[in-house]
Amino acid sequence: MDEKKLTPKSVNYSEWYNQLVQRAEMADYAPVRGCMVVRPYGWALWENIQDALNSRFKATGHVNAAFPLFIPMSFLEKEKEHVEGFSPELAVVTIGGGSELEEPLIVRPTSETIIGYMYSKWIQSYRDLPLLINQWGNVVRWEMRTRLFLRTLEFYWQEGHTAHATTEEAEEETLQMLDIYTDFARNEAAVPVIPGRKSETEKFAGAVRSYTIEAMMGDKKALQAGTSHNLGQNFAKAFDINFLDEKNTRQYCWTTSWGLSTRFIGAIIMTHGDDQGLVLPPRLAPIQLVIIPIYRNDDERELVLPVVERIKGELEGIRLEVDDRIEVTPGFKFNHWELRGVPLRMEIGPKDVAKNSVALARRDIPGRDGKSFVPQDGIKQRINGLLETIQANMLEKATKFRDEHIFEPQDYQGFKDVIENDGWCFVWWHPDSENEAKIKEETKATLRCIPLEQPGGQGKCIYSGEETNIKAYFAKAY
RNA sequence: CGGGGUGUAGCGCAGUCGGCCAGCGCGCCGCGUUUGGGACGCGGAGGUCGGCGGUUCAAGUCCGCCCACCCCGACCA
Repeated sequence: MDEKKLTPKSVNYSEWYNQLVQRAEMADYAPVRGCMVVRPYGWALWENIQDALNSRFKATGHVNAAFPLFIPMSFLEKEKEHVEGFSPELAVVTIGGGSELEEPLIVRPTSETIIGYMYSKWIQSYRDLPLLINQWGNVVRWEMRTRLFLRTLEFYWQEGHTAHATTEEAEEETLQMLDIYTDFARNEAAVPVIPGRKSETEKFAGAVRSYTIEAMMGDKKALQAGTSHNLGQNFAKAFDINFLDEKNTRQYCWTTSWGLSTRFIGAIIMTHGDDQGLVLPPRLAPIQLVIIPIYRNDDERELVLPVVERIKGELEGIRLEVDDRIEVTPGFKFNHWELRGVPLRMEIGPKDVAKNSVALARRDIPGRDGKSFVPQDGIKQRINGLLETIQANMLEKATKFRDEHIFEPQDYQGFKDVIENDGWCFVWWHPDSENEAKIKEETKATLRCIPLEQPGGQGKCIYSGEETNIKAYFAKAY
């Protein structure tokens, strides 16, 4: 067994994923089952995700705040579906400061309830609306089976919570945020997601309508990468979030919530990663460029290092690192940074100094094909251009892979064949929770989403045969 | 919570029918030679063999109980 090489994706996909996450120093297992430590490199990626989302949230009028980790148990019980959905996975605190608490506290699994409680205090008038608050934080859900980033007992996320005067406005907000997630996923992470609506069975506990962005991973399984919920007046009624409108009539608010978590890091890993390791999209990569000086002796070192320093100085604004370690060879460094998914590598050796050039290697195109020798003049422009090219190529590649594995079977047998081979099905669907459950039982596929973009026309439901004008995606999912 | 598996150095593992000083590879530390795709030599450091109990002259090895983690299911972002 070659310990230097990752287990190839084709041999064992989950083994590949687990090894990669740990070896690339994204995350590590914590002493408590199902908990993870997000390591600095993984957190740097998360910070870039945060920046990309924050700028979008703020541009659409949202502000950040922080709500408490502990929520009175009774809060959860105020919304019937919500409590049913979350009860099985709650962590409950019963002792504080050595004595039994009068009311148990739950560690938040999500914050609709406590934020709803605060909103009822803060909202009096239609003039207080809309209220558009987001928070970055951690939540706890006591899951049975966990996997680094994809499902951990504790995870980090952002959750936006908004209150509106009308149902139309709430729906508009819900869809706007879904759109922001879609844009973020495609243009920052190069993850080509499909935005759509969740079925009744798959929707958030307590929501009227749930929307999702669904992504296809390298093993062709689906991953819910972000959600946006229209909560109607469910939480407004449970927490008495009301206001006086222009006509002095008391009205319940219409609320929304939307979230995207560290799970998205898993999506990036499984969308782009290869057998060499991570492949990170330039726009989010903590390190966009690594420079590796190459020399055989002190003389060459003296020759090369000043050039490295000069070029580094010219590359302001590009997130770069110079790997000048002397204890490992260049070959080792190549593998080291490929494992970590750095989009671009620059090699500068004696030959380059002599020719006034550098060698550039693209992470998205492995091997010789991705390597080029370019002049040192105008290097910054060239690198910025290449980073953009890589970003675009990654999206294109992922989109192509996704589309090649989406099929439109015409009958249920064909449907089963596709699912058997882990492809996605895009099929006519007559919404029916019982049939949906049967499909899940018979094929393990779930209804991923009813995409916002519908092809139009009519067809017969893949399961019931009933006429319908709705098409939906089915797939095995994480 | 059901099924399967694994706990021996930081990581990956070997350790036969119970036997003498518990080993190998990688990594780590020191010195030297190397350096354009995972370098090599020499010298070192590192162990409560998951825990508790039992059998035995003798336990990493056999028996019992417990714990933890991983994989596959059911459940979920």
